[in-house]
Amino acid sequence: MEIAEFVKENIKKAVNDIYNMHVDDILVEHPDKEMWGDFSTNISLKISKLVNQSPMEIANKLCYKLRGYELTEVFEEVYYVQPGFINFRLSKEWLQNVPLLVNTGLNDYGKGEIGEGKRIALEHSNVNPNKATHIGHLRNACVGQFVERVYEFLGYNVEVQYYSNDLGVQVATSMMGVEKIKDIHSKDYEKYDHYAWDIYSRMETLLNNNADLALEREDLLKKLEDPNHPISKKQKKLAFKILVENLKTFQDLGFDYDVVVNESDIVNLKLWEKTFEMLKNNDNIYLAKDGVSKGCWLVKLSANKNSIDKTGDNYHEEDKIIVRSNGVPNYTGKDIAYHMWKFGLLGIDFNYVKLDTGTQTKQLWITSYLPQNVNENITFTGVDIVFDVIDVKQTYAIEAVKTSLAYLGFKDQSTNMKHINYGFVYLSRETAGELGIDISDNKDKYGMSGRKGWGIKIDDFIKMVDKKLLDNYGATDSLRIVRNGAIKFEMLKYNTFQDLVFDLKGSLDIKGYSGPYVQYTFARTNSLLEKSQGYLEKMFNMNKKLLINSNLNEKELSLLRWIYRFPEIVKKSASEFAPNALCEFLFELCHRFNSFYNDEPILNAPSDKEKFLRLNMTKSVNVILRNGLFLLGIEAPSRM
RNA sequence: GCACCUGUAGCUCAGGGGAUAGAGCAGUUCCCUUCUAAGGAAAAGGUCGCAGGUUCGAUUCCUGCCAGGUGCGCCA
Repeated sequence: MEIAEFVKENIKKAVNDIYNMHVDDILVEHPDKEMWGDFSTNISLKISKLVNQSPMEIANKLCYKLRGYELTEVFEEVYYVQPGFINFRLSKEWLQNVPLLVNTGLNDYGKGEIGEGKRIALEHSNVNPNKATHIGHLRNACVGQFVERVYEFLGYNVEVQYYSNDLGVQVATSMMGVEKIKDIHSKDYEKYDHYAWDIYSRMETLLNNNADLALEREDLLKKLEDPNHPISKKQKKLAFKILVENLKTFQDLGFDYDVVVNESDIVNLKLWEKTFEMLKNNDNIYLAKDGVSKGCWLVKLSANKNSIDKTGDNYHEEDKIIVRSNGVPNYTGKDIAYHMWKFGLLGIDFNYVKLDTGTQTKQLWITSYLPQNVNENITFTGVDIVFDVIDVKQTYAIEAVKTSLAYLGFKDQSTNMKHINYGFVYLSRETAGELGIDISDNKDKYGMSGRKGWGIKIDDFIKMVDKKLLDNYGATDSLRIVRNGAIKFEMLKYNTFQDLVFDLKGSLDIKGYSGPYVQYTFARTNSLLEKSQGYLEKMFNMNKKLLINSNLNEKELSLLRWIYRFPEIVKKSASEFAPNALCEFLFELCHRFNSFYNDEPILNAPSDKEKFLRLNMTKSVNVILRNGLFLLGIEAPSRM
């Protein structure tokens, strides 16, 4: 049992013993200050009115009772203070045992089994295959990889899906651009997707100024719905070429996927048709007979909303369109079909082909509508849980998908579908200016836009970070590892749900609260352990009782008080989809270790007792940092 | 119009019904003949947007304002 739960159970028992009363919502937390112990509860303040006694009086009685229970092995002190908090201080022996347990469990510290092998389909990255990836996509991928790893760590079976929209307007635009814009050439670009980046924004500009071209694109989009049309094959080829380039960028940063799902295959394999048959027969999905959405199919969402403005230009349809009046489903429509497939509700599966980009570490598959000769029994349908890492702006569209599943009677699936929304990535005013974006309107942040060609390509950002590291520290073996650590930590250290204002200068200023700081601390622990020449292993068979140190100093205690919290932080960051909580924990751990390292000799500790304890703590920090960084998608360099 | 998000130190952000509101950066000081200075230590920096309400207690919850952002497209 986790220690906080253990405390709660005991408080429950004490309250019951004294007041003959059941309390369920007991708050047990780590107090802000160490002088208030390791755990504290406000229970006396909470029940004061109920039992008609002063909080201090209650706290006094509870403490007396608690001290009579078998808490003493864990806590050396249970006491209360004004205005009635009860504080628990962990015993030094218990604290010292944690590193021993960490090091006995080898590299599994923090792992859990709560997932029970349940399958999760995790969708992230999802770049439209018509241009280069930019730092907005980067945030998506970083959050996605964190979720992948932390849920795997807790015993789930996570399958990472990369949804490739190879049918949309964007790809059609890029294809028109490739045909029509002849003064720039792919061979002049380092990567094909960089060429496509320029083509796309140039073509958008052309389309905005020419109505005929816009009509041409409409026509093209219709043709693309037919997989057998020659133009369709051509587009698929272009989208694939760009997809592979995008994947190379992601894989340079260590992102891996299990399967790429092509939007075109959702249409070609009639996943949509089958879904639409079910939707059509549902009362909550209807065909608009008149109004602005005449001829479209819509999902009712109005039940949740209060009112709408139906006047003039401000008219907004509150229900969500899923099929256009020309009969073609839009993104949301296809997304419903996609999710029906994820949960295995259609009885149809894709065919799969191996996709070798040359840089993935695990086997990658891509869907196909054509039958394949694959020996392996591979499938990605029929999962228990669905996580979608999609930006906050799409909350409404995803609600429509969730609601549709519920309308069709798939209530559990609807509940088990979680939108992991993350805030949009903006460019700071300064950075936008450097990219040549017009900043005369004096805003403090600027949205990126593929259509306008505004944004920082991930590949370019990687190069800038590399250069910065090279300038500062010279060429080292760990350059790529440190660069990836810097980039990913930067993307994950902020609250995921909030917008992020990306400033190039700031993000290249790598010090303090950063990935390399954590990596550096890891390298430090590694160096110490190497120099200890197996001291821990030699001492490990000794009677631990003889090695218990009763005079722990402040720095040792401070570090020990952080080491035991790792498992609870892992669970918290997973359940709240909060990588930043883990980032902060690791940073604080490093800070405590570095402070300890600065003040106390480890290898030259004055006694065996101290050396054993200090090296054990060093080893624990080493394990936690490696595991913690891994969850963030970051490698721990043995040397820096 | 309706809905959602945000407002905390000069800047970027944590936190969150309680006990003295925390970091990093920038700026001011110290510490490498000593286990990796990509480090450590010290001082300084705040009416937690404003006004009410609920509460023993509000920066945190509720309401109303003010300011910024986003969504409600036959785009994805």
